[in-house]
Amino acid sequence: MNDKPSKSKEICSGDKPCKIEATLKFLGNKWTFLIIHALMGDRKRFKELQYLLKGISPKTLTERLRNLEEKGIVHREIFPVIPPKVEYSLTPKGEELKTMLDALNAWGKKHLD
Amino acid sequence: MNDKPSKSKEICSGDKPCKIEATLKFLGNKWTFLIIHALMGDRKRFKELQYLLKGISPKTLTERLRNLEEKGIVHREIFPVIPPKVEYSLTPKGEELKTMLDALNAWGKKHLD
DNA sequence: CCGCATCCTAAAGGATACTG
DNA sequence: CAGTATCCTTTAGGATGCGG
Repeated sequence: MNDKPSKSKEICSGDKPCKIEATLKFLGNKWTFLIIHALMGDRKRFKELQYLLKGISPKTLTERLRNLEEKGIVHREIFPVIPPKVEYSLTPKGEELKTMLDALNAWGKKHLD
Repeated sequence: MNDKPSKSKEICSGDKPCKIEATLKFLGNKWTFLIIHALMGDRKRFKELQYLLKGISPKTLTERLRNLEEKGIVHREIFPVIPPKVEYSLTPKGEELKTMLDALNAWGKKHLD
């Protein structure tokens, strides 16, 4: 009789389960969003990313990039030339995070400094 | 002569500086977004939050809430009764993060599991 | 140029017991 | 109930040097 007793364990009310926690867990650390952001629009080389993300260490950058690659958000293309050349770009799945980054940016523009 | 030489240090092209980095720094850790999310819609008591954010330790919860309060995102109201009662709610500034959380949720629903 | 290996630090967060 | 206090574990991330 519709007595589903307010399972307040669920934060999101709605038909589908809330994915916020899962999503944050999926890509939620300091650099991840920034890397995705840096790749919005055009592909970039390792060195460029290192430059754009001022101060990120190569170790961390590699780590994050590999992680994002595994998850199908970033595509890595290797050019077998000397000196080595590798380009990173977003997959469609990655591009779709733009909405969210825009929202974040909009909020920041309105409320920060 | 319009020779502003592609200051590719800036990731965001646009009139205003990009606020993504600043915003993430402002509220970027694991629990912050989840707490804000939990407060969307209605005010909640400490215990409720602890329950909704399964497994968060009281220390961490207090820490995060105080931090969000300082930043004007969360409002804390104390009822001088026994036993103690404290309610947390979002300020308008906090509510405006809904757009971003929705985008995050939408992405998750589409791409996760 | 790309990026791995190694070592190291800082900071977030967890567990638990206790107080007003 | 709403925290505070204490201690401890984990992990993100930095620095740097070497290798393909």
